Amino acid sequence: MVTIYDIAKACGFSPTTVSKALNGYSDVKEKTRRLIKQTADEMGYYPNSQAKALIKRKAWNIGVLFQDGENIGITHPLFAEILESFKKVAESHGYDVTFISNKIGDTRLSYLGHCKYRQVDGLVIACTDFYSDEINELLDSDLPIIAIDYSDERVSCVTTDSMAGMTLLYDHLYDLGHRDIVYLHGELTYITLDRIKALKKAAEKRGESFNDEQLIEAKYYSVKTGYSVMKELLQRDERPTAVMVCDDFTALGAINASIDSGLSIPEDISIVGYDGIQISQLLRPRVTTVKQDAEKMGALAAEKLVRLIEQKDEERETLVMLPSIIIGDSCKNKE
Amino acid sequence: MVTIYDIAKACGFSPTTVSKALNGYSDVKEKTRRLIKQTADEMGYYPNSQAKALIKRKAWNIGVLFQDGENIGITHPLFAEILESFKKVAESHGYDVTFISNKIGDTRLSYLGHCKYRQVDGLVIACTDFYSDEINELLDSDLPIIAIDYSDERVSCVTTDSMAGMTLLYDHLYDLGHRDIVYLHGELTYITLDRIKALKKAAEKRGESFNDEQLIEAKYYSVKTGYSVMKELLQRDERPTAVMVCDDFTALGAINASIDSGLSIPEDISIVGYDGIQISQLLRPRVTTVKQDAEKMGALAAEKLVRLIEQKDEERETLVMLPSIIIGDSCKNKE
DNA sequence: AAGTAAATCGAAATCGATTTCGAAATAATA
DNA sequence: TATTATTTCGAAATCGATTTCGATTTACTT
Repeated sequence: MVTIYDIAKACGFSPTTVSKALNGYSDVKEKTRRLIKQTADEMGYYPNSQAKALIKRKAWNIGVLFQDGENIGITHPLFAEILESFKKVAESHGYDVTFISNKIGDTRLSYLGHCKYRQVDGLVIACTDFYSDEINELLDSDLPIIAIDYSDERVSCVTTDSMAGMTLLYDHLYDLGHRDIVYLHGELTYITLDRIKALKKAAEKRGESFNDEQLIEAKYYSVKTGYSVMKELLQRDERPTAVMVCDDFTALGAINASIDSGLSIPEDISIVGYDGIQISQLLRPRVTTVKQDAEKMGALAAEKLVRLIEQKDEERETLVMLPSIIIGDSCKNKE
Repeated sequence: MVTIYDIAKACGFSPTTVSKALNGYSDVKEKTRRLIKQTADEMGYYPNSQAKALIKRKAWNIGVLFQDGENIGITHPLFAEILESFKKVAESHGYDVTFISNKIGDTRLSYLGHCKYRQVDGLVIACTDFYSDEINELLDSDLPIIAIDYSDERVSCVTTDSMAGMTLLYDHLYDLGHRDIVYLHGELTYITLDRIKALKKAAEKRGESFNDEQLIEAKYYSVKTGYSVMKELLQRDERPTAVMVCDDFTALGAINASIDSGLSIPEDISIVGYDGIQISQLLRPRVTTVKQDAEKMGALAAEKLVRLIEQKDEERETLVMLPSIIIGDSCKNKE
């Protein structure tokens, strides 16, 4: 491994001068700077990020914490889209991205412990469940944090307006004539409760009501659960004319269950999803859904987090994005 | 930030003893060890990975390099499945996982430069194109590396047997009576050439031949390209009875193109994919495809890489996995 | 030529750990 | 009790950088 000491020896200057030359200090003669830079290149020198981080107290590293109910991690389509975009922007600002787990080797470590150990400069959290002690420990810490799809007074957040999203979908179904609607919601997390509340309000605005009997619990990003819950629903004496599902993946399960039950979509039953992940528009029928702009969410999250890290007076903020509706082929007028 | 110096001061021992107590050295009295551990807990101490890495010359960090033609990164379904599994196993061995890009801030940095800078202990590479100078620089370096879906004398690899995979698919179509088959292959990378060669052999074994006119270039994991290439193909005077596609995603494009052209699958044309990603079995029609066991590939890759890092006499090795065929609903007997 | 200002360089301290080796304290033995 | 062996501890060097501040050299003025 080539260090500044090696370079110093090779060209007869002190390590101090080498460091200064490579970091653009003004008190280095242009000629020596050239010499030092050249020999550094020739010797294949790369600064050691550890040594740098130790003295500068900055690791140029951002942690990522993903935790979903189904434990699918990075294969979660929405999270993956957000992370990919987040990563690109973070990298353009000079930060690397490292996954944060709650163990290191065989010993369990809290998430906060892991962050402190790895000395990440900031953290992005995307969880389906924000209510665990470990997450709260993070939210209470002074680590710069940006949370995805959540809202909390303690940290900055990037989220999509539930009211807008649920209203877009409900109104669409309402305008198609549907009154008998069921919502297959996800695990009862913050965001789920928020969406249910929004849904009820959206119904009220149209002079309807959305009752608890119209709610059925499914799981986020679980095709399997979407399938089984929908199967059960279809065995009832009276089936709804339209079904809203918590996300596009689970909606796919519901669609498959309908097809396997001999129904065709949208002729026999209308189904809408949520999130607008890429695959949702590649399926047949194309799912009618609400698009969360994952790319923009990831980019905004990264920009905000970088500001939180680099500017000490940057304040916490909840960035609420407005969703848009994607009209697919999974809904039809109720005749 | 709490350091061993703080702990030392707090309980009247030297930093040396604190370090030893926390690291299980035998020359520390049991009573002092307890005292030190307790105050470390109370003060919320976490070791600083940078300082540790600097002196121990080991970062407990593994780099991930993803590079695909479409630049979809982490949203690549197969890569995501492999990485998720890789990550879990790597973490269980105590390693964190960090993405490696080729820039740090606004200055471009070679991949190898980035690895040296971040001092990763090893690297996992999944690329569609292994032929760039930067990748070769990595393969020639002495960094422990595991490559996914590639084969190279310089590094260890985890790959799936192309011959077996292509034969499974070809034989399946052959047995269904198909003779007029087209292969929509991916970009002409190592693995693509390998598969084409395998396909030709598979045909020969059945007394047939697979000619270059039966090959059409598409792109990996590009639904769009699959769609457009298939559209073009269907405008020919005579369309094939079966189409093999380089992956399940691109196959989805081909399926959609067929449907939009008024064909139904598998009645009018049979289509097979490759990889067996999860979504492929959730679509209707379910795609007939060859399954690369992504979870196992990721796990094996991690285990091998950890061994390469930790055992100096561990030798390079190419782990070839046997694929299996998944019979879906996208193929039918040629009448 | 002398004095001042500016440019150029390097010694040493520092970041937070680990590890060697010697010193001191305690225990074991003669 | 004196001697030896064993525990227990800590001073100091080290990893690879950065940064302060003083020293030296060079350039500029009069």
